[in-house]
Amino acid sequence: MLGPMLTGTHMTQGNQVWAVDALQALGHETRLSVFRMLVQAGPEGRMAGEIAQACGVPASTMSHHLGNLERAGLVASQRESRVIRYRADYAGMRHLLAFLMEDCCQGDPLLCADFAEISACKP
Amino acid sequence: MLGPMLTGTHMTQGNQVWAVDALQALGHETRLSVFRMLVQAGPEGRMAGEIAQACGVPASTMSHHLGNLERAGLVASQRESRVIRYRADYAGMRHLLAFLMEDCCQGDPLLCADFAEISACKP
DNA sequence: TCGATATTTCGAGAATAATCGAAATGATGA
DNA sequence: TCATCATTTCGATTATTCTCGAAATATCGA
Repeated sequence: MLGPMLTGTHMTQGNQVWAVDALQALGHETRLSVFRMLVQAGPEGRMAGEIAQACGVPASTMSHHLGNLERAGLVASQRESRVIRYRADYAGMRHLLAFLMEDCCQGDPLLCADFAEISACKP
Repeated sequence: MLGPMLTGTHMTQGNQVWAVDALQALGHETRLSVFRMLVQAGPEGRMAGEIAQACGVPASTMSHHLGNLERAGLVASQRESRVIRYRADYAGMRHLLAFLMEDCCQGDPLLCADFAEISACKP
């Protein structure tokens, strides 16, 4: 897994191809649901089987989707004896969001003033 | 165009299907480039032909991609005599980002402390 | 070692998306 | 009105992705 990376303050061509993968991964009903489920689950994450059952899709299909999300750097997996635990990858998500907001206002904060309110995590 | 919408402070099922469309729209090399080009271009936007030429794809292909982005609520078009001007839709983008960050920390700001630095638009 | 459980990989068919030339639409100026 | 330009829509081909059962892998407990 290559995963996301930043080069200095500006992002390179390479990040765009990674971002495309990440966005495409999230651009699917089932996978977006899974990702959000894992974000909600927090550090505890969820087992692969649990995820498949919650979404109502066969294990093999879900395995594909989870692999897709993992290759995109949006989730991480860890084997725990017989089960495999999946967690959201916060760093990957953060990099994706940063990439999307890059150059969003060309130095003019008025253009994207509204964005300020997004990042504030309101409990 | 239905476009993005918020219902109160929490987002509904309907927003997920819209978000999938938006993410899928951005999950394509050419379309992501176009969207970023339009974000960089600011309120002035760019003409359809100009965009196609810059990306090196035929006009008809680009028209498809632009339509895709527009249906997803990420760009808007406006006819100006003979040309058609496309602009990034900041509101659509903002809604998408908000959707992605929803419930990101389950009330525990420590979990996504890093997100705070993203929204700051640094000229 | 064997049987049971959890998950992934394989393989193939069905569904969806991307591409681009040709033809249609809309707007302009001579 | 007509020729021209910018863009979209149509139509058909190719490429990619989705899906899921069956088989393979990995781990455990008896």
